[in-house]
Amino acid sequence: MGKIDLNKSQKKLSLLNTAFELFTTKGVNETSIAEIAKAAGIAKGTFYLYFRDKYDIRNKLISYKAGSLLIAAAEEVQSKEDVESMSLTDRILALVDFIITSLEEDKNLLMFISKNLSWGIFRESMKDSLEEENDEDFKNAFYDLLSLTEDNYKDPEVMIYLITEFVSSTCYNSILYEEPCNIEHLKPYIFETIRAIIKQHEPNA
Amino acid sequence: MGKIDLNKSQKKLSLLNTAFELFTTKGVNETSIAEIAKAAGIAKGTFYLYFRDKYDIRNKLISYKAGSLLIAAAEEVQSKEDVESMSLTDRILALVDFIITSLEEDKNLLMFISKNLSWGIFRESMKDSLEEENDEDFKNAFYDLLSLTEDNYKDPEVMIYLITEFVSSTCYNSILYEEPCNIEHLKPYIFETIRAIIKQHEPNA
Amino acid sequence: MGKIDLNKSQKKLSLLNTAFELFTTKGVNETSIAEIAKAAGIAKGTFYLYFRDKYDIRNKLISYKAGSLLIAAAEEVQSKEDVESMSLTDRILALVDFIITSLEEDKNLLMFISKNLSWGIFRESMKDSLEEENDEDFKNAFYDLLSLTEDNYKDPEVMIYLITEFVSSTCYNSILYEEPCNIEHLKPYIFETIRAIIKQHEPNA
Amino acid sequence: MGKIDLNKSQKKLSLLNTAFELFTTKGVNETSIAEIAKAAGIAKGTFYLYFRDKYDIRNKLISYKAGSLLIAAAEEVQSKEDVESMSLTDRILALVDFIITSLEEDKNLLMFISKNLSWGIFRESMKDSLEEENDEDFKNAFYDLLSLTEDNYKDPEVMIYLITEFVSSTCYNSILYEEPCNIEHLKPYIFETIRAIIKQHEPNA
DNA sequence: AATGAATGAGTATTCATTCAT
DNA sequence: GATGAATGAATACTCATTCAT
Repeated sequence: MGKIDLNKSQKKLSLLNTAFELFTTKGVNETSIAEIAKAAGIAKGTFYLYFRDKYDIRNKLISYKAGSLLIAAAEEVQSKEDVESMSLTDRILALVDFIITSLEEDKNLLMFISKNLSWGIFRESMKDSLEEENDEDFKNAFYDLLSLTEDNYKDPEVMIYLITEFVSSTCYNSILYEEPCNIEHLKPYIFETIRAIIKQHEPNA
Repeated sequence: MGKIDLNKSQKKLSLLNTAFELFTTKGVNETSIAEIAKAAGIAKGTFYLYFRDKYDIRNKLISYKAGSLLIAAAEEVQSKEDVESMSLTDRILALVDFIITSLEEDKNLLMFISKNLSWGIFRESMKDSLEEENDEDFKNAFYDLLSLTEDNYKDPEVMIYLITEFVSSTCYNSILYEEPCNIEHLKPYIFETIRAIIKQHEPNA
Repeated sequence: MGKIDLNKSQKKLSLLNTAFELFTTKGVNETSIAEIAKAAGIAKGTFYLYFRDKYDIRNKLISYKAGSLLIAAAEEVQSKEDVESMSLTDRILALVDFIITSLEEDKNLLMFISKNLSWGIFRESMKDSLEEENDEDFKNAFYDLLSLTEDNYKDPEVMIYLITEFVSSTCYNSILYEEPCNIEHLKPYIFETIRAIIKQHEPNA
Repeated sequence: MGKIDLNKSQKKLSLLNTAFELFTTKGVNETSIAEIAKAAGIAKGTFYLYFRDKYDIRNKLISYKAGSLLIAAAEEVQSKEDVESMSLTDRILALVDFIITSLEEDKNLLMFISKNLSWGIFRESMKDSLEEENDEDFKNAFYDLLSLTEDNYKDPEVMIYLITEFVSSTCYNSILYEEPCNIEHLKPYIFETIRAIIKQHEPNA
C-alpha cells in the first residue's frame, strides 16, 4: 500500500470515525455532510469521493461497527483455552455475553447499531463492501467459529436469526434505560431463552 | 361533544389517516408537513393546531396503531368461547397468533410500527394520550386479559417485554422479505420460544 | 361610565399593560398579537376590536407612556412650594431631573421609549388620541407649566426640541450601559448644556 | 488578493450596496433576504456565506456607512489649508458642518443611520470589523484629528458622546421633516450648543 | 361584543450536490 | 485527487387576519 493509498485510507477512516462520533452524539438526521467533512478536516467536496451520500456512510458504518463487534466476539471466544471442549450452546452464550458486555461499555455503539444488528442491515449495507470486507466474511467468521454446518443443526440460519434479533432487541431498553429492568437482572432470562432456541434446532430435536 | 369539537376530531383523524398513508408509502423522512396537510384537505397552518411537528404526529400514530392492534387482539382472544379454560400460555399464543396474522395482512402497518412495538415507544408517546386513551388503559387491557397479576408469575413485566421484543423483531424480516424464511416456517419456532420464556416465569419454576 | 364601558376600558388597559410587558421583555418584533391576547386573557380576535395592529398598539403605548411621564414630571415640579419663585431654567432642570430619575428607576420604560421621546412620535402617534388625551393636552400641560409663551422666549418650540432630544439621546446609553460614563457623572454636563441652550433663547440674548 | 478573493469582495460589496438600497427604500423589516439576494444577482444561499442574517448585514452596514461618513468628514477638515491654525472648537464645528451637509444631501443615509450614529452601535457592530477596519481605526482617526488627548481636555470621551448624540438626534427631524424648523434655522443653535459643551471640557474650565 | 378555529401567504434557513480551479 | 464557493430546491414554521358562531 503506497503513500497515496495510505492517505486515501486515512481520509476515509477519518470520515468514518467523525461520522460515527456525530451520528451517536447528534443523531443521523441532525448531522449534515458539511459537518462531517469539517470535523474530519477535509473539504466538503472530498466527502463525495468516498461516499455516495449520508446514508451510504451510515450503512457502511453500521456494518463496519456491527461486524467488528461480531468478529471481536468470535475471536475472544476462540481464544479461550477450552474452546474445543465447549458445547455449541456454551460457545454461543459466551459470544452473546461478550457482546452484551461490550455494548454495556459502549452505549454510543449500542444506540447506533441498536436494533440494526439484524439480518436486514447486513443484506442491504453489505452490498457495497467496506475495505474489501463483505457479507460472506462475516458470515464465515461466525459460522466457522460455531461449526454450525458440521453439526447438522436444523435451520441454522433461522437459529442465528432468532438469537440475533432476540438479543439485540431486548438489550436496547435494558442497557440504556434499565427498562423494564437492568441488564444483570435480564441476562439469566436471555441466556435461558437462547438455550431454548438452540434446543429446538438440535439435530435430535 | 359540540359541533366544533366534532369538526376538530374529524380534522385530527383525517390528519392521522393521511399521515399514516404517506408515512407508509413514502417514509417519514420523505413526507413533508405540507404534503400531509394538502392530502388531508386542510391548510398548512391548521396542522400545527393539532400536532407540534412531524414527529409528534408520528409518535401519536405509532401508539395509536400499536395500541389498536393490541386491544383488537385482546378482544379477539377474550371473545373465544373457551377463553376461561385456556391456560395463560395458550392465551398468549392466541394473542401473538392474531397479531402476526394481522401484520401479515397489513404490511404497511407492520412496516410502520415494525420495531417500534416496544416498551420505549409506549413510555414516550403515551405521555400525551390520544383521544383520552393512555398508557394505563393499554397496560390494563393487556394485563387483565392475561390475569398476570393473579397468578403470581415471576417478573411478569419482564416476561411481556421479552415476548413483545422477540415477536416484533423476528416477524419484521420474515413477513416483509421472507428472510431468513417465511413466517409460516418461522411461527413454530416463535411459539416454542414463547413457551420457553413463559415457563421461566411460572410460579413454580 | 356604564358597566360595559368599564369592561371595554379594562380590556383595552389589560392589552396595553400586557403589550408593554412583552414589548419591553422580548422586543416588539419578537412579540406576536396572539401572545399579547393570550397573556391579556382575551381572545385573539378581540384584539382587533381595540387596535388596528401591533404597530398601532406600540405607538399608542409610546405616547401614553411618554405622556404620562411628562405629565407626572410637570405635576411634580408644579407641586413644589417655591415653584412660583423658580426661574424658567430651574423649572426645566427640575423637570429633567425628575425624568432622569424616573428613567433610572424604570429601565424598561427607558428602553421602550428610549429614543422615541421625541417630536416625531408625538406628531405621528398622537393623531389618534388615547383615551381622549391628545397632542394638545400634552403640549398645553407642558407649556403652561413653563410659561414659555408669556416670557417672549425666542423659538420656544425649538428650545424644547433641542432639550428633549439632547436629554433623551444622551441618557439612554448612560443609564442602561453606563457608557461612556454613569448618569451621575453625566448629569452636571447635561444640566450645564441645558442652561446653555436656554440662554440662547432668552428674550435678551 | 486572488481571483476568488476578488469575487468574494465583489459579492459582499454587492450585497451591502443592494441591502442599503432596499433598507432605505422599504425599511429593514419589510426587506427579505430573498429580495436582497435576488436584487444583488446572487443565489439566496450565497447570502449566508457572507452574513449571518438580516441584522448582521444591517449592523455591518450601519457601522460601514457611519464610519465612512466620519472618516470623510475628518479627511475634509484635515485637508483644509489652515487646519493647523484652527482651534479645536473650530475643527469640531467644521466636522459637524460637513456631516450635516452630507446628511442633507443624502437623506437615505440620514434615515438609515439616523439615531444610530451613536456610541452603542460602534461598540456592538464594530466587534466584527468590516474589511479590516475596526473600532480603533475610527476612534483613532477621530481623536488624531481632534488632538483631544494632547490638550488635556476633561472627559474627552464624554464630550464626543454629548456632541455626537446631540447632533444626530436633533438633525433627524429637522432635515427630514423640517420639524420643528428647517436645518438652516437650527444650525446656529446647534453650533452654539456645541461651543457650550466644549467649553465645559476645556482644561481651565 | 367576543370568540378562536382556520387560513395560507410569507420568510428564514439548511444542505446536498456540482464544478471550476 | 482535492477544494470550497455557489447554488436553489426544499421545508418547517409563524402569524396577521378573517369570519362563522
